[in-house]
Amino acid sequence: MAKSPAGKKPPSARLPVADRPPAAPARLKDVADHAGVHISTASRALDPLKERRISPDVAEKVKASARALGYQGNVIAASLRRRRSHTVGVVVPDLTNPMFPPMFRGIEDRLQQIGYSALLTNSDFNLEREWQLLDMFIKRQVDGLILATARLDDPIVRAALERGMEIVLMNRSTAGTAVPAILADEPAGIREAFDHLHDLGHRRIAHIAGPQDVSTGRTRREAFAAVAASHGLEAGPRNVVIAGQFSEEAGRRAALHLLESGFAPTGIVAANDALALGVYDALDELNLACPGDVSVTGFNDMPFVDKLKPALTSVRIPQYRMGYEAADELVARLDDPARPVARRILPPKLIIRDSTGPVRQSA
DNA sequence: ATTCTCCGGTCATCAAACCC
DNA sequence: GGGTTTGATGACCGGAGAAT
Repeated sequence: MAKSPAGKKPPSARLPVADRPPAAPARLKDVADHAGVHISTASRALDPLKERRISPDVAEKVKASARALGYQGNVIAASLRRRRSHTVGVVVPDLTNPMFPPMFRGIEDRLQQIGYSALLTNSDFNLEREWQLLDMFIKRQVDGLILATARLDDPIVRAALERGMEIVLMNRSTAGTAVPAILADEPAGIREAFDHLHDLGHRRIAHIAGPQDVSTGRTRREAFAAVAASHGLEAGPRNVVIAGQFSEEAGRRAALHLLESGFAPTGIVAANDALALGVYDALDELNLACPGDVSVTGFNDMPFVDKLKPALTSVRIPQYRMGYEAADELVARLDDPARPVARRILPPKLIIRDSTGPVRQSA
């Protein structure tokens, strides 16, 4: 494939540079001309990483010209050459879940430090939608992905990895494949919630588990079983009910099923706050008091659960920090793709409020 | 149908100018 | 002589649209 010889340049059919409209945004060339330096020099002077190689006088002159012309730079053009879009795609399963805004703030704050921005999207728990989003992110040439949607076996994650995309999982992990992830120490969180109920005298403790095809649902259920066993208590079909989704409605149905069975729990460990809300609904319907008849704990401590009646006792996970660390890990991987796959585990903390109380003596 | 040009900026590289 | 700064050049990125 020989290159055609360079040579004649036919007159451009497009708008000649000299005829650019006066309002057209300043280009680097304009800044260079204004400062009386070469475009290469202007480029170096405005690049923080290369500024050292330019004399202070010249650098200041170029910067002054950039200010005078209102030069903003052209990120698209730079991305084209550098093959970096300086953009990161973020997918969360449910934007209406108040847990995610703090996470996104953390992501934004970390990315902003290196001049990156994030595209936030919502999958609505829908696999087809996730394929569309992956497609869109590929077309937009994002430099990496932060996913809060991972399933234990996730075709999206596999497809993205096969394309060589940099991914960091947030809040959820996959089984098998090693993928960088930022997670809460869920077993520790479940143990705190269980022990709290146990300390209050509860012995008939049940678990509303989340979907078992995602790590948060599976891990928390397994942790519940382990803690129950360590106390010599049961964790079987009678007191562990699996909700199909992490939603209030799924929690309500699971709780009704549980409360109308023979187990008659005095304490319920819900696998997340949305499920705990559903437990509240079920208790209302059955005219049971919380915490008088049944104590309830949630997980995630999402914003506003302290405003519920009764205020929800919940396992707090550091949401902002989780987002911040996810972005931080992604940034590190963009710098060094050969970096070993890391999992960062963040400590949870039980926040005790009004939804848990001593077991009723007659119970 | 294929090739070329263009957009704006970056990069690598070499050459020239300058200073100590 | 040797190091630093600046200029010059051409390739390049991806896709649209013009030219051939």
